[in-house]
Parts: sequence; C-alpha cells; structure tokens
Amino acid sequence: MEQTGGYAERWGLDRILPRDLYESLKPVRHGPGRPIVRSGDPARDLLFFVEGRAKAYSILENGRGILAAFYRPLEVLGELELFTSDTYALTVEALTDTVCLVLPSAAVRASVDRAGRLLAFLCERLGRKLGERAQAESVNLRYPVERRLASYLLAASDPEGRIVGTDDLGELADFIGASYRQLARAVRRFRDLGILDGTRGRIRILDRERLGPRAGDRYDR
Amino acid sequence: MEQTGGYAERWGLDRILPRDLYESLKPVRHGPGRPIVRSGDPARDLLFFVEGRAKAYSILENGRGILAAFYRPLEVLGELELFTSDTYALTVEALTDTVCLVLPSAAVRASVDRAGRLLAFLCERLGRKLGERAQAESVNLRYPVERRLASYLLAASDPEGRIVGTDDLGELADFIGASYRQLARAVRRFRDLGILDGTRGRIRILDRERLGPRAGDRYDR
DNA sequence: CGTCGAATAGGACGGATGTCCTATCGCGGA
DNA sequence: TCCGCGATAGGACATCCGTCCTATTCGACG
Repeated sequence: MEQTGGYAERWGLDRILPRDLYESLKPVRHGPGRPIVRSGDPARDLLFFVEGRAKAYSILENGRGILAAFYRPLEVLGELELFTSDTYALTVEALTDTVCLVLPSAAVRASVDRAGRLLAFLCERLGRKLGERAQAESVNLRYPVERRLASYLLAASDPEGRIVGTDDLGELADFIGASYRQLARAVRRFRDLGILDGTRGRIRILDRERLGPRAGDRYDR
Repeated sequence: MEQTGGYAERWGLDRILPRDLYESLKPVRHGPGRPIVRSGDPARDLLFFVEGRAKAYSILENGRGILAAFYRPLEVLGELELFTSDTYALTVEALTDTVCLVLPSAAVRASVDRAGRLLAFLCERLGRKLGERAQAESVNLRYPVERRLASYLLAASDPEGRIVGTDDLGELADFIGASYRQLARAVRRFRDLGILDGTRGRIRILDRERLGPRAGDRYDR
C-alpha cells in the first residue's frame, strides 16, 4: 500500500479514513500550469492535495477572473461538491509539481455511516474555507485597493517580510479583485514611501512595520 | 419529546441525528430584531433554524457591514464554527418570530463516530454556503452596482416578479456591497426604463424579462 | 386640516477605479 | 554590439462610486 508514497501517513489520512477508502487512495501528479480540476467538469473525485503549490480560480461571463486561493498541503479539493453539486466550481491549477491522493466521491458518499472522522475533517476544512472566503470578500468589497494590498502583504508574508503567497502583480490583482493598473498605483505609492521595492511585476517588502496602520481588517482573520 | 413542536420531524432531523442528540434538541425562540447568535460570542451551540426569517451579517473595523445572507428554514447556524472556531463569525438577527432547535456543539463533536449522517448533512450545507458565498463575492466584486441589482432581482424573485429576499433598499445595499446612494441611482435608472417601481426605500419589479440582459452572472448559480 | 419630525430622493463634488494607449525597459537573437 | 519583440510602467480620460448635504415627502399627532 505504499503506492501513496507515504503521503497518506504523513498527513494523517490513515487516521481519518475508513480502511477501505484509505486503501483505494490513488496518487495523481500534475506539473506546473496543468489543471488539477476544472470548473464545470463532473465532480467525480475527492482529492487530498499533499504536495506542491496550486491556485484556485473561476472565470465569470464577462471574462474577468477571481483568484480564490493559493493551496499548499494539506488541502482538500472537491469537498464543496461532495454532497452538493455535480460539477467543480473552481479550476485548480498546479503551480509546481504536485501530488493529489484521489478518492471517488461516490465511494465516500456510500460510506457515510462509517466515515464520521472523515466527515468531521471535511466539515472542519469547509468551515475554515467558508470563514476565509467570507473574510476575504468583506475586505475586498469594503476597503480600497491600497488597504487590500497592505492586508494581503501582512497576511502573506512572514515577520522578515518574505512573501509566502504570490509576489506577481498580475496574480495579486486577480486575488484582491482589482485591475492591474489600480494595483500598480497602490504599489507605486508604497514604493514612494519606502515600504515596498521591486520591478517587472514583482514586489518585495522593505518595511513590514508600516503596513499595519494602512491595512484595516486582514485577509487572514 | 414533543417539546420541539414537531419541527424536528418536519425537517427530517430525526433521520440525520443520533438518538441521544435528537433527544437533547431544545427549542429557542427569538422575536424580530433580536440576535440569535452574535459575532464574537463563544460558539457553543449548533442551531437548526426551523421557523421564521433572519439575516446574517458582519461588521468590519471601519464600521461598514456585509449582509451575508437571508435565512429561512431549514438552515443551520454554527456549523462553520463547529470544528474550526471558538466564536461565531456572523451575527444572525431574527427578522420575524423565529424558532431554532439547539444542540451543544460539544455533544456533536463527541459523537463523531455515530453521527455520520449529521456530518454528511453538515458537509452538504457547508458546501452549499461556500458555493453561494463564492459566487456572490465574484459578482459583487466584478460587476458594477447596476448589474448586481439586476442579478439580485432575478435571483430573489419568482417568475411573476414577487421579491422573495428583501425589497428594502438599505438592506439590499449592504447585501450587494454598495452604498445606499449608488444603489438608489441604479434603481432610478431602472425606474426610468419602466423595469422597476416603488417608493420609500422599497422596490417592485414591473418587467422581469428585461432584467436578464442587464444582469451578467447571477448570485444563485 | 396644519405642523413637525423622521426618513427618502436626489444634487454636487471628489476620490477610487477601470480602460485605453504610449513610452520605456529588458532580454534574446542577429 | 545593435536590433526587435514582448512585457512593464505610467499618463489620460471616463466612469463608477461614496460622502456630504439639501429639498421633498410621508406619516404622526395635535
């Protein structure tokens, strides 16, 4: 059963999955730029994202996108759709080489009575995601871009100022729901203040301290 | 055990709850304007909202609010926090006389192994809420207020044009993430076009057909 | 019926944001 | 090294939007 390369144990999936489900886990790999699940495709699987980085997004009718989240292990994909929907809501795209352990959704639904731990785990993840989305929505909707940028940088950087999420302005614009142009203006102001640095669509934090007062509510509360 | 007034059976809670949890359900009533749960309070209970109407909202540091949802039975409150958080994220306020059947969260957490059906049910509700929030966020963030108004009216009205959600412009402004003023401008334009009617902060749909082309993505997909 | 007060409708203005477009930059190839 | 192309930085402008303020309206009450 080491076809899952030890990932299942490392992330404790052996403790939350009934034995039969645990044994039916299958690893699936995707390289950078490849879609792991695609919005609108039949939601047949529940996936445990155990290796690499990925981003989740959706595209609206008017062609504009929302970058919903950046994923790193451990993450679950397809849990939103498990009891709710036939098709995936978001496209999740690998940013690096990734590994997912895959379980057919139908098998999970069929073992509800034995899968209390798994379902509790999924409730926890869903609760967390819902909380995060609600918070991000509020911030995106109720603060100007400059404050959103400050919020993001605080939420996505460590104390030394290294950015954990994305430092790509294009992606960031989609994430905080702004145009590239407007985000660039905010970056410019922060650069003039000596808070940020960077060129060619990338940014670097110079003075994390001074971001706080400019941030308002944060994305990660 | 008819202290729950038949609500538990009507909504099928007897089929998803283990016997001991089912028997510990307690009805709680709240009148209009009363908070059912308050943002920031300890999240001690899981509540089944079985009677009346309510609204859920949060307030940001800058004093601005987000109206997250309107609830009518059957709805679940506190499921987001069940495995995730110590405190309620949103304030839920009764709009009419309401009844909730209440279960201590700790009791639910303690019966994970027996509560597969309940947890599956909660996963379904969470998945639905998450999907709805994500969709609403996208629309709010990526379309101008006029299109959001059209989207809302389509999502919240029946084919004859009766509004199911709120017809109060103040509440609606919070819900779609706009200022009252800006929403009023959009209402004005639609009124000039003969699509809407109404005064004193209330609206009525005259011509539902013509909303479609003005809507873009909808809140309820 | 007239008056008063609270709430609504709408004007004025400035700021925030998006779109479009151009100048500039950086890198790869000749 | 120089040239050319794709990408980035930033200007110009129109629109969307929020805040502030005032006129108007509706209803309650005398």
